[in-house]
Amino acid sequence: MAPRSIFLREIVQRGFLHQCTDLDTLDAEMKAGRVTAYIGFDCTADSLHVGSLVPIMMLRWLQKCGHKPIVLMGGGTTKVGDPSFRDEARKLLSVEEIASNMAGIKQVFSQFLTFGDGPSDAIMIDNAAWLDELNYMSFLRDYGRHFSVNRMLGFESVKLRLEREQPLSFLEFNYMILQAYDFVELSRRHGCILQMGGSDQWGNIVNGVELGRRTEQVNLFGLTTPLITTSSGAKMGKTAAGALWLNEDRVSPYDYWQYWRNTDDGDVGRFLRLFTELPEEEIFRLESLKDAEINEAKKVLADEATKMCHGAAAAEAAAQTARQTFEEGSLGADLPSIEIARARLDEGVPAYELLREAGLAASTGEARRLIKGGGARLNDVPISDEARKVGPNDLSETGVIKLSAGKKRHALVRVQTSAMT
RNA sequence: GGAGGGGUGCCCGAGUGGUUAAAGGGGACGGGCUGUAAACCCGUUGGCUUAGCCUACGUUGGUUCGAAUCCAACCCCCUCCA
Repeated sequence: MAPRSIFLREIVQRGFLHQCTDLDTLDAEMKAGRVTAYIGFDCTADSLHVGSLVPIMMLRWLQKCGHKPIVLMGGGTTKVGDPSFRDEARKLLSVEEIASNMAGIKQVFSQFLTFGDGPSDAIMIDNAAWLDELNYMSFLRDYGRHFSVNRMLGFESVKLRLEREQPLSFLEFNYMILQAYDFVELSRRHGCILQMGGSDQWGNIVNGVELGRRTEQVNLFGLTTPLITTSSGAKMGKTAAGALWLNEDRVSPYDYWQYWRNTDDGDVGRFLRLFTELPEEEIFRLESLKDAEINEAKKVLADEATKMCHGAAAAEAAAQTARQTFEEGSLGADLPSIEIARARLDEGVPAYELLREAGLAASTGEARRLIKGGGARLNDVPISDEARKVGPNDLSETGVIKLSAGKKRHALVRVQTSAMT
């Protein structure tokens, strides 16, 4: 039967639900009152990328529906490393790296959730708070006895490793026990009864639910989201430069906007449901647009997603730059830009050098190839001569030079405003 | 500790003395077609002061006119044995 609580109804309709340990009872709990739920995040990088956006949206919906979200930072578990569905161990991170990663991730969350002391305000907790001081002997006796190695070996999440006969260290093997313990600890400390996560976390989550029942006689719930891939089967979030990070200093709002703008046709409806908070009727209308009109839907998707991550002003600026660049053939202020010293420009700078400096090519060799292949443009005119030099004459009336690599990647070059001292 | 197998470019993977910056595939980038989509076709894919030079096949030495390819030592991984 269809869920009756607002939260579950919403996430089911939007396509967030993959598996749940006991949907009906959880539904009743959520209908009856405020539920505290958590999702754990690794501290393996100093930012989160779109892969984490689905869990983040879950927490947002949770908060929006009046429940209480907990963001659990894996300051402790990251010291161990989650082996789930990985074919080899991660390199161990130092305590310092973990701490600085955590700081970066915290910054991301402040965009998406409201933190505070109110009943449905989000809170952030670091599991190092209890994991760091576990006493090995008593932990083994109190909790270790509830885990069956036979069963742990049967989990899908470690099968990959075992089948490929890759080593699974005892350290990593402890990960699922620690995550299970986190859940129990959160239920004790904060009355948390629900753990959510990606489908790859199912095994870890179920372990927590069971550990809660065995040690505390509490009824805990687990719920997972599907792994989101693009319709062409690829994992989401790859850009020319690498992963699509949520931090502004790693991926600019403009690039973020562009990523969503370039969504595959077949993904538009699904992504609108997952990554925006637009109402169903509106999404239905947008995804029904045909042929070139679906571009309108993609713009809405880009606007909404960027707004959520970087704020309304940044989203509008990105949209405007895209409009100017792609629709009006003019220059957008938000395009990546670099500055060049007047004297250098007067002498003439090889185009390949500028392409590299503007970040449109990773090396001058790559820039040269780009020119040879006909993909490089200077002020929208293809550069035909590999040795082409760029000089003052290439400046537009407004004093900028536009460089392009392909049809989508553009950058601006400005003359340095001489810092006279 | 013993025996055997293996470490190649972003990834996978061929290559057992020269014409190998190194087959093939994937990915990525560019061009064409389009709708800043997909699919498809074509091209490119170590660096640089680019008709040349430099660096590269786990590391360090050695043999050779010449090594990713042969030898030695070392490091790391896997399998079996102890």
